[in-house]
Amino acid sequence: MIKGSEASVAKNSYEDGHAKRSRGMDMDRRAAILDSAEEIFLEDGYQAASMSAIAAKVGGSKGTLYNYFPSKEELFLACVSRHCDTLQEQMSSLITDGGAVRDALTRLGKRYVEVVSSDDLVRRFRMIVGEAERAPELAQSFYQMGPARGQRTLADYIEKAMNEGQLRKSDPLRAAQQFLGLCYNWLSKARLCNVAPAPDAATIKRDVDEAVRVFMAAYAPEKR
Amino acid sequence: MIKGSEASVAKNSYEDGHAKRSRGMDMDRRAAILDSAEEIFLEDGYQAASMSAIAAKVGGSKGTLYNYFPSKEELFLACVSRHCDTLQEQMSSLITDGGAVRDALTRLGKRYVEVVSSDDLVRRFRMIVGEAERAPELAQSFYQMGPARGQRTLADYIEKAMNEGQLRKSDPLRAAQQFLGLCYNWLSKARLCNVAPAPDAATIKRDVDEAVRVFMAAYAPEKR
Amino acid sequence: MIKGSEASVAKNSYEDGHAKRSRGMDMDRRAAILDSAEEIFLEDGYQAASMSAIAAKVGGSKGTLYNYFPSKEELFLACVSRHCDTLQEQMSSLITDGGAVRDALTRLGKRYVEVVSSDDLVRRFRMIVGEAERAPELAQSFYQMGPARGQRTLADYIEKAMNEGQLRKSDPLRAAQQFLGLCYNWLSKARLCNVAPAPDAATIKRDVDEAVRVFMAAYAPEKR
Amino acid sequence: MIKGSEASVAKNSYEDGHAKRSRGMDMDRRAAILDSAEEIFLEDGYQAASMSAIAAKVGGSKGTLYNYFPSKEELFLACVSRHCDTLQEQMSSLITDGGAVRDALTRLGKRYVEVVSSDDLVRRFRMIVGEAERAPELAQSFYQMGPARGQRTLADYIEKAMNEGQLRKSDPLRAAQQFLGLCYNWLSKARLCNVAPAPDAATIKRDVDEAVRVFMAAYAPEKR
DNA sequence: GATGAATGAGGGTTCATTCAT
DNA sequence: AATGAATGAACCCTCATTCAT
Repeated sequence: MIKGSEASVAKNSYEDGHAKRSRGMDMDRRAAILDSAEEIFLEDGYQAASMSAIAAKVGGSKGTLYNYFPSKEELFLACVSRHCDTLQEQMSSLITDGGAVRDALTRLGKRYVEVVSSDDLVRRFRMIVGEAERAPELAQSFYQMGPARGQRTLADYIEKAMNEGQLRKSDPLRAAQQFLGLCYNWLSKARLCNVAPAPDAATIKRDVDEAVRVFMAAYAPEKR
Repeated sequence: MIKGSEASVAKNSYEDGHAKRSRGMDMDRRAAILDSAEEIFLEDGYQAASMSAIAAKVGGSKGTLYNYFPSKEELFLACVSRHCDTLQEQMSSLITDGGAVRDALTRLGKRYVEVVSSDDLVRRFRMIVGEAERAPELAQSFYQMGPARGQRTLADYIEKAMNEGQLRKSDPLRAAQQFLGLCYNWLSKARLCNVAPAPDAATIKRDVDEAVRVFMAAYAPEKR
Repeated sequence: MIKGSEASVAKNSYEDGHAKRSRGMDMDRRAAILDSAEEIFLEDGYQAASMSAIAAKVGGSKGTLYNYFPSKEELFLACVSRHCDTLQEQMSSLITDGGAVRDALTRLGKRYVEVVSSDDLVRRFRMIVGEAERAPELAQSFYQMGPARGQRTLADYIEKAMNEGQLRKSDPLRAAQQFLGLCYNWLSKARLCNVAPAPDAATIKRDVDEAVRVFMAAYAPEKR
Repeated sequence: MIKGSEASVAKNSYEDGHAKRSRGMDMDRRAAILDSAEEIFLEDGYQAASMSAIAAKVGGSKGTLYNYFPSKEELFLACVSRHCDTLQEQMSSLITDGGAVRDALTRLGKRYVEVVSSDDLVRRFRMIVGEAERAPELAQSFYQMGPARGQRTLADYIEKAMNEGQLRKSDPLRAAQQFLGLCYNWLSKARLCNVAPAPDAATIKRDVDEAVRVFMAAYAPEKR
């Protein structure tokens, strides 16, 4: 059970260039450990994952693991923490420049669905959700870096479009949530439950096109 | 780790009236065990839950547990299986009778959000999702009984409304998915990540009203 | 390191006939475990003793050990606790009935030296002393049951003799301490340091006779 | 567990001026290591003390420790060995010059109790005794340097006094042991068991005065 | 000579499962 | 049918020791 996790996940204290944690600071080895650990955690879940298995996958000894991370829990946190940085980048890739609103939304929606329905992210989401009851702060960090950031990015764009008269004025955050819900909601649950595979490009296109259609029906500026 | 889970979850083999009677079949005791097990599983997760803790909560011995369920895994499956029956009922409560489409959708959307954002269901969802990688069939059963069934129920209604000319003709399942996505998508993730509490009635009303507005903008029959 | 040891050692909570500790209550097995544990603890000391070694000596599994005692520490406490009961009996054997004071003191002194210089007690004393810094309450219990009780028993006798005019009036406890110091002090340290073997009867007799001689020179009632 | 300890402790092989110089021989560093090690050993006991903790306290690395001492055990032996030299000095301070026997004994007794009941010595004694079963030669060295030497010093004085007619003729070593037993016996055990604090000057004075009184009653030369 | 990362055996402890009662 | 003591494998973690830098 992951208890305190007081350490903020977002602030990746381990990768401070100058912060010499008491032990283990070979950065390549550290990354290799994180890679292996991540894989094991994703496969088995936090609880079922064993430090022995991780050490075996790294090709080192258990003792070495503990030279780099003081406990299984901290290793897990470091894994999630590292991924959160990646998440941030992925979400930044949603930013879209000008053009017609329909096109921008379509492009953005497609990118969003691609990212969040990818096998990789879905497995990570499962892992986090599975521990969310015992490790709320961890899940919260993940949420802030991922879904929340995605929404905000989109909301910012929508707000601008509203101000420019390209969309009807309304609460931009709600509009963003609605758009994303139109794009991805049902698949989200199917993916989490391991029921559906990652959608192919055609499926994504259809879903997003339909989402844009519905969204624009409600938010297109009134004709006159 | 839950491995094969070949046993179909939906088909609750233990409750067959004519099942083997050589093993523990006191149905009250069985239910009591499931109650306790469910509570422990929800609290600790599948892996961290211990048969000892469950036995202690039931007030019986570990041996007795094994008289009713051949393994921890099967006990877990039985818990989820039993809950799926409940899910079925909850989803059935979504069925709505006539009236204006807007009202019907509003009523139905509110009920849907109430159910799926309840603490109880969210915790169960977390538990299932957490094991979905190792127990895919389990998660699949859950998905079928829950989200899939909810969508179908709504799709059926929408299809009828389309046929009656109350909604523009389109793919009714997609329309249902879109509507539910409008109602609940973002909260869904926040709830799973333990970031947001269960929404109160006012919040639900606002979200659903907005969902209905957007949905009707796209699906209201064309004026003429 | 033995930390709290809040549980009073003197009060042997485990041997309550009616107190069903949650686990392991076969009293014969329990005693066998304590026997083996005691042996290992005496040989290796608390820290170096391993639960594996104890389990091996009992002929059972480590798991079984933990069915009877919740931790290594509690097992150790139980060992010491059990011994304290024995100590109490041994100290009671010091009580001496009437007769000339010289004879009584001689008998008592011999018995005292026999007991406290025995290999068995010396090894136990070493074990306790070795942990006295980390487990003060344990050592305190031992002290109360052993040395303190021996002193008090003797002091009671001396007080009576003083009141009867057989010994010069003085502080009886101090007199008792002095007498015991005369009997055994130097050997005590040699034995603790594993320098001297247990004294034979002749040695004991000589030491105690000399002790009585010196003691009586100071405490014999004044002639007149 | 300290096994052979074949290396004599009394003969401090490391401080030989001409010893191997290939290994770490910076004497200041060596002393610093011994200081830190001693502190840790006293706090945690031999077994629980960790080389890491010692290295940390020295402020150096574990590797350096092993440059100065080939193993934890040898480091421990060196600690005790070094202290034995100190012991020797302390015991030498017991030597007393002329004056009345009563006064000399009183002075000497007080000094003796002060030294052997000091927190420092008691903790060391506990540590040694705790390992005496596994490291008999170590304890033996300690005994020779400490208690045995104290006795001999006193016995020498007593013998001289006997020869001078100031004390009744008798076995001087036994007389010395008796006197020390009168001074300190009971407190010794209480201190070892962590039951009593170091005695204050007043307590020491009373105990020693009483000891002298009893001793002189038996050993004062016969009046005539 | 000093370092500290790497090792791997072993520590105490837990737990799903079995089985004699 | 119910029990709960027994098992033993596996868990996370520690630590004395080694060795390349």
